[in-house]
Amino acid sequence: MVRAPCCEKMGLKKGPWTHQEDRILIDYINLHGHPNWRALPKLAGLLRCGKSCRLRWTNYLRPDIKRGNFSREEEETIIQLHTAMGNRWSAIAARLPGRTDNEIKNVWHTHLKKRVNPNHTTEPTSNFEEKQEESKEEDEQTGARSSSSPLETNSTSSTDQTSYNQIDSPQPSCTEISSVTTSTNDNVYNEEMILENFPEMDDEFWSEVFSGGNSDEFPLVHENIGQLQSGCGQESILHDDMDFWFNVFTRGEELPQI
DNA sequence: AAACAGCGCAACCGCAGAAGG
DNA sequence: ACCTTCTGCGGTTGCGCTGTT
Repeated sequence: MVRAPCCEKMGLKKGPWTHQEDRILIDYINLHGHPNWRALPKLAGLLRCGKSCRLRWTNYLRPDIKRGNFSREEEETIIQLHTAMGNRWSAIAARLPGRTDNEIKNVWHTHLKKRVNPNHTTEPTSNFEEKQEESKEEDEQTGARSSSSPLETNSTSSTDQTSYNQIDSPQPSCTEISSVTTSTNDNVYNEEMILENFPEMDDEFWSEVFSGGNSDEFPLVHENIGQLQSGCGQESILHDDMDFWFNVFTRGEELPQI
């Protein structure tokens, strides 16, 4: 089967997502859904491939994602399901509401595999296993390690996921931006926070967007914003957002360089 | 205090199947 | 029936963080 590489197009951004990109993606999907992932980044004004957008959404930005440590019950469920189904992570994830296949896969490879099949581990000593178990249990009690990131400590707990995006992006450069609170319903976020942290914006990304060179490729940025502002019933919800981004887009070049 | 090693997780890659023309 | 495009899935990698020496 002949298939063009997903991101063959030069200039598409790879690597960790910025909060701004997250924001754009969330807002776009809230408004338009995601009928066509391939077209989505262009329409939304993102320099990402559709695949990357889909992955980011399904694994991180989706409103129903439950983040934080896996409970004992969840781990047991994963073990049982894996025994029954094998590496069918998506099928397993389907039975664990709020958990993604990627997350489950990671947990399996980092914790559960060792527990289920200790011989599989490369760690030679049983002490290691004990340590793992100990630290794990400790984690469950204290919410340590995986939830010890400054981002997640800031959110309440993994289980009382408020609603939508606690955008607790793990990206190290953004760790201080942990208080972005939005919800599906009000879709309000802390604009001040964004402004405060604006210097962290990927300058290259935006300069590419605004540069004449890409104006042909992303002519829709302004246009879309305009549409969003005018064409949607819930515009009041997003109005501030859109105003803000419109300003960003239109005044981007005026922004101070850090 | 610095260097090193291991761990955890987000993101990427490539393949396969589904859908549409 | 065939071809092309899109989406979803599973495997793998890269890198930051944490603990240890």
